[in-house]
Amino acid sequence: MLQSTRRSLPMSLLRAREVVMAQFRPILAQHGVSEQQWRVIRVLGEQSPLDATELAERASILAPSLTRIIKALEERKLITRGKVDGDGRRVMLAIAPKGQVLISEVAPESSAIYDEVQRRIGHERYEQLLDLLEGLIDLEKK
Amino acid sequence: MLQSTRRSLPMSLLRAREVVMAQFRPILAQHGVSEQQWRVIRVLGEQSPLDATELAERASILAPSLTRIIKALEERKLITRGKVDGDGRRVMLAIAPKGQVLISEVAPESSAIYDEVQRRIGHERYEQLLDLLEGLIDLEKK
DNA sequence: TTTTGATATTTAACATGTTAAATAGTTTTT
DNA sequence: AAAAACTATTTAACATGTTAAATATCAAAA
Repeated sequence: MLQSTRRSLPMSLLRAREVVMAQFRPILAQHGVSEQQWRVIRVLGEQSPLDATELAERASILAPSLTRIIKALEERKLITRGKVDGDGRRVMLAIAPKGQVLISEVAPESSAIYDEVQRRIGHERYEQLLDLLEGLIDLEKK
Repeated sequence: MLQSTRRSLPMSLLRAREVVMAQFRPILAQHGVSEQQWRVIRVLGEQSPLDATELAERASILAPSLTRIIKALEERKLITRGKVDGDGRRVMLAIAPKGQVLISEVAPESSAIYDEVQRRIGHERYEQLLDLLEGLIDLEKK
């Protein structure tokens, strides 16, 4: 039998994400970046430079989308794009000064929201949820 | 401080969903429906008719997307679309015979996948995960 | 070395997500 | 009843998701 749409895992994951992102989106909009652009910037803020494949993997963005996002962010000088010597296929991306500034502006507001969500759901349950999700994600690799 | 992108709730929710849907997508593709089209069909399979607003809510699809999806599904005669007498604004959607057939074809394969995921993650953890997600979703309403 | 095969990125085409605005119909106010 | 406010759906515009194919480059095999 089909599961009820109410207690379907993919749908619950979708809705849960929607609830969290709804808190978040207005802040990103204020700073003129989409959710996906922000993911790219954040990943590069953690580690630069990264080649496109690594970046796509870490930001959970498919290659074709990444191509477009890179173009937009590079035009705004939020990231930089360079070639790898020794491998003409690959592209190296790095956070740019303007990107660093953006991160430092968004970071406090971002943290406040995460803290609020965590507080409302409960510290322990929050960690438990992350653990369970991690377990689900790891199924892919086995 | 910014959270690590590895242990970020929105990203974990996104990745977890991706892992589950990766199992699922090939089956839907075989039957020529997208993930979102399948959600619409499934919801209408549970209850028909529904007006567009209710349907959008239950399938977690935004109104503009639903408009396009309805058009596509109606053309393929998987669903039917009718007007409400007494309120000329609203549109009523219902599952069509072809849609029922599709559901009965996809259902067993769908169940098999859910069972497999549930088995691999563990029954108890699976239920626990759904409960935690539900708790997160309910934050919206408070 | 030339061919073959594999890899990284981009392009293409179409569906959906997202926000804002338009349209049409309904309800409430005055 | 006419105007104003509200509601349901659609349209518009642009970004992203998704799959397949095209390009360009590198690596391995013959």
